[in-house]
Amino acid sequence: MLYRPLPLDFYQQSTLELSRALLGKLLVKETEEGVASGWIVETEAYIGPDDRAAHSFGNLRTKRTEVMFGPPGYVYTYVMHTHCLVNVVSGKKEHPEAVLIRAVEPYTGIDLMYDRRGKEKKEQELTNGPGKLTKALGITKDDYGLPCFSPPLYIAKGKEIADIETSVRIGIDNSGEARDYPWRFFVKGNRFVSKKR
DNA sequence: ATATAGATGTTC
DNA sequence: AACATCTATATC
Repeated sequence: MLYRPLPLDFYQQSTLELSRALLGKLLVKETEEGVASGWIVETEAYIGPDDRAAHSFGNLRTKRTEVMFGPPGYVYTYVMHTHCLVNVVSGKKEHPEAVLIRAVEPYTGIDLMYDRRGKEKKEQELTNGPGKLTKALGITKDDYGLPCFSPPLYIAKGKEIADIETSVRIGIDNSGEARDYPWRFFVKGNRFVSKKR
């Protein structure tokens, strides 16, 4: 284990607070190919059951959303159009909330990230989107339900972030009033933050 | 720089 | 059928 995972109590804060607190932290994935990690620079809060954009809206409890109903600090992965997206479960047990990690800044294992994403890419194309970073770090749907406190997938201490920007979330235009909630957080000026579509 | 189409897997 | 996306191509 290369880095020291953050303890359980880090995850015991409100989902909006956690979304901000995760900025600057180090997301680490260890595989047989090696270790890859990146600084988290963009997150989004999903606060079911009242958030139309959340998979757990209306307390919808299925095989897919089950992990969100458990305690905080576990990994919620799911597949979106061939891409895997990664979330950290937040909120108390039986409160289905999560934080989507939308972008990271590559730190260790950058060669490995190029191998996985394609050698000809610009560095910022490696991890500047939720589907891109999972591929770069080697995160898959098989990581569903893993704890964030121990290898192979965990979050470690990072740097202090001076300026946090807020905006509406991306890619949820069909979610009624929830579309306008300012629940996207990102590091101001960081070039690995995802672009609008 | 923006805009659009098409590919694609899983869920309900 | 819907979707918390990405890539390639076209055009300014």
